Amino acid sequence: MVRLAQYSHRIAVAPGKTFIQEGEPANDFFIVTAGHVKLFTLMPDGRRQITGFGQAGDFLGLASGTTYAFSAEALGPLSLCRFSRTGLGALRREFPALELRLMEEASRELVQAQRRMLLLGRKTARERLASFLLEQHYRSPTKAVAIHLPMTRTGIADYLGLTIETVSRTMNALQREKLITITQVTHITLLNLPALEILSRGG
Amino acid sequence: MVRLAQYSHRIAVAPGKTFIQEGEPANDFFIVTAGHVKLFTLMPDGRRQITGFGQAGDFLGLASGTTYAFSAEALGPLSLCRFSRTGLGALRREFPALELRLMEEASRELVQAQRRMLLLGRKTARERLASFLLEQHYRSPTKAVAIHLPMTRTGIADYLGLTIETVSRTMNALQREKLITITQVTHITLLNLPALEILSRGG
DNA sequence: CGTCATCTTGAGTTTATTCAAGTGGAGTGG
DNA sequence: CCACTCCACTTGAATAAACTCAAGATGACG
Repeated sequence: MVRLAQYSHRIAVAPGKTFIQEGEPANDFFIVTAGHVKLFTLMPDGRRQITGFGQAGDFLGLASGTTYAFSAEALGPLSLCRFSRTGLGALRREFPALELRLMEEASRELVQAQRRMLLLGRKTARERLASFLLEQHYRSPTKAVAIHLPMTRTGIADYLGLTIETVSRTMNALQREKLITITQVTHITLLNLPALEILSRGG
Repeated sequence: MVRLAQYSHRIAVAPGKTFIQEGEPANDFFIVTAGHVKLFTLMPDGRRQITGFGQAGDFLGLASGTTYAFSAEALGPLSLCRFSRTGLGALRREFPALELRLMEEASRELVQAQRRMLLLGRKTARERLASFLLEQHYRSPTKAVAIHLPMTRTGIADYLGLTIETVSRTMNALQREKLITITQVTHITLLNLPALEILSRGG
């Protein structure tokens, strides 16, 4: 892995900074080394769809042709490893294992994209929230039932295809039903994992 | 390409047949050679989300780990080329160009998945229908404004995250507004491509 | 020509949205 | 240390978009 350094640069990104702009030439490829990012697309009137949240270890920029198909913004302090796309070809020849790893990552993301189509196309607000909380739980390094949400209610809404009001109401409804506890706005404890799982699958 | 034959089998699938079942071991990988397929996932209560339609040249089974993440059904008479997943590794070693081709296809699908998240999460029924019709137009071999839909209204509804009634009403509304003509149920002519494009983008 | 499945249309309902106040908590300055 | 401010979040009431339920119409096929 020593030789990797010649192809990559470590960069720090300020909170809130949009470091990938939809439609711009896709020259680089990134790996998140610390922090959280949101990937999103915008409509002319401002409607926003967050297509994914990335955290340490995630690849950004796989899904592009010649221009980026999405924008990316740092949710907090962020560290990235940047690779030039032109260099990626050379990298692949030098590290054949990377080829396989890239393919695995693409397949994983494709499966996740299909799950999200089901969520966005067919699930109710309650089911979306339950699915979201379980996903955050599953992705947390500790797998503890106490989870921290790095994004705001607006972020959750734009991820789940809802409004912030619906997210807020539904979260509080889940708390009233003793499925979760909202310790702070960004700190949720999952009280009943099996019930949340049943809810997230739609019964 | 001569040697490819030793890894693949051509198979014919009857209309309506489900030839990939979600959750079953992902032993095979397919390429559509003729006809149309729908890829979908189901919820326990029967809610269905079609994640994509495939036609000649499309790859099926990219997005899987050890088990298939979706089901696939033939929309009409269908021809496939089947590859064993275990053999795919050998194939890749023998045909390095395949590696790149596979990666390109995965990237293309990922970009399309992001577009569909925006559609399912943020677009209105009218915008979804316009996007759908333009996609069918774009994917047709001839690129003619007269398009043929290989799927039923139920298929369109399950693809767009709507009900058949909403699809029917919206299609007829678009016809009343002179954006399309419904020659037959499955034959649509796009009368005003620029207007449809503006509509599909949301203004 | 009849049958069945698919599609269309209408009326009423539901879910989530919109619009409009309020509430709360973190950071700032007096 | 306490108001003040701002932003995010919550809550309520009214609205709208799409859904559900229920007939009909259409059309493909035997």
